[in-house]
Amino acid sequence: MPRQTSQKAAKPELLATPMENAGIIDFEIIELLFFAYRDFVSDPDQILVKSGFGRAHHRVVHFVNREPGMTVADLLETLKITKQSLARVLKQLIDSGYIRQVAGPEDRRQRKLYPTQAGRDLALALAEPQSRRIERAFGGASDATRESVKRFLRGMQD
Amino acid sequence: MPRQTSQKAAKPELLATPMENAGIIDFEIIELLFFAYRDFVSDPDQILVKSGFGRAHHRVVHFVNREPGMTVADLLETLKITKQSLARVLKQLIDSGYIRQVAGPEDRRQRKLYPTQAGRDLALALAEPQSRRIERAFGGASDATRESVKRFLRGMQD
DNA sequence: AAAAATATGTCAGCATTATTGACGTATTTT
DNA sequence: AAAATACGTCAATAATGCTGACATATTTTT
Repeated sequence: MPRQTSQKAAKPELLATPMENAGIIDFEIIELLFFAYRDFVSDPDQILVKSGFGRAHHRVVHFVNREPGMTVADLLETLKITKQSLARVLKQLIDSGYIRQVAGPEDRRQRKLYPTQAGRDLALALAEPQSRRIERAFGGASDATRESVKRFLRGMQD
Repeated sequence: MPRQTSQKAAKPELLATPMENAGIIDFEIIELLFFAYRDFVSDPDQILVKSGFGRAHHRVVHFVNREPGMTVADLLETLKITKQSLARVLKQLIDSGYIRQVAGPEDRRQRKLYPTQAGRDLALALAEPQSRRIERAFGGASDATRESVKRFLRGMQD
């Protein structure tokens, strides 16, 4: 008596049934998050190839614009990457004139980061299609619904 | 008369004000998505380093488990990566005994992909902490709220 | 049956983003 | 004066992605 009811059973331990864990694990949301994020970053990615930048540059230019005067340490903490990973992209953004460094007025060891006008423009251009996508995803949802989504996303963080 | 009201104005075009676009662009959700996804993938990442695999392996083993019998072409369409990018990780997963290939019964050019028991176990182990995180993020939300979140995430896709 | 199309595998080379660990300099704190 | 901190930099490496070309087996079209 075969242990598998499949038609072939060529190799004994092949699983032909979808993983569906009886509702214990929420595969649906796991996949929705994957697809949502995959397409969410695809918009800026397309813009960035034209400037020769990548996703890492996007993140840096975004957060520096959101919080001008943040330090290199702040940025490392926000992005959760290593100093060396940041160094390259930050240098390129500085060399290209999108970001400038200013020695901290109180602690001169710090390098406070500020966007130039070009940096601001770039950050806005990258955020625009993402924002349109978000608006489309809400599709006229109520403020309460929007709050629910935000609460969920906040809860996903460590 | 200086064009900027900042204290230093060392370099004229430094922007010291946070990018806040008067509500035209939804920076908050943009950032929430970044942070949520960053932490969402960190759980499986930690597990994967032990097996010597990475995020790409996770995606492959996940989708093959969710839809056993899917072809290589299906997987490329789902992941939206190139054949060569997939080839490496898929080969490693096959060599390590997590996934097996079976020639398509109707179209023998196809390679249908199936998880082994080890592959199923791995996919479940990776999904578990993500599922727990999702449950925590919902924090006892109603079914209606859960549906709103799903609708939002679905709407984020192309 | 021959030609074209398809599904997959593979080769070679390259880019981006990430890692670790070490070390140097300037500056601040102890 | 010594220790700690913030930052920059060097060297080496890994994971994941890309392009373009080409080979094989198989199926579909002509």
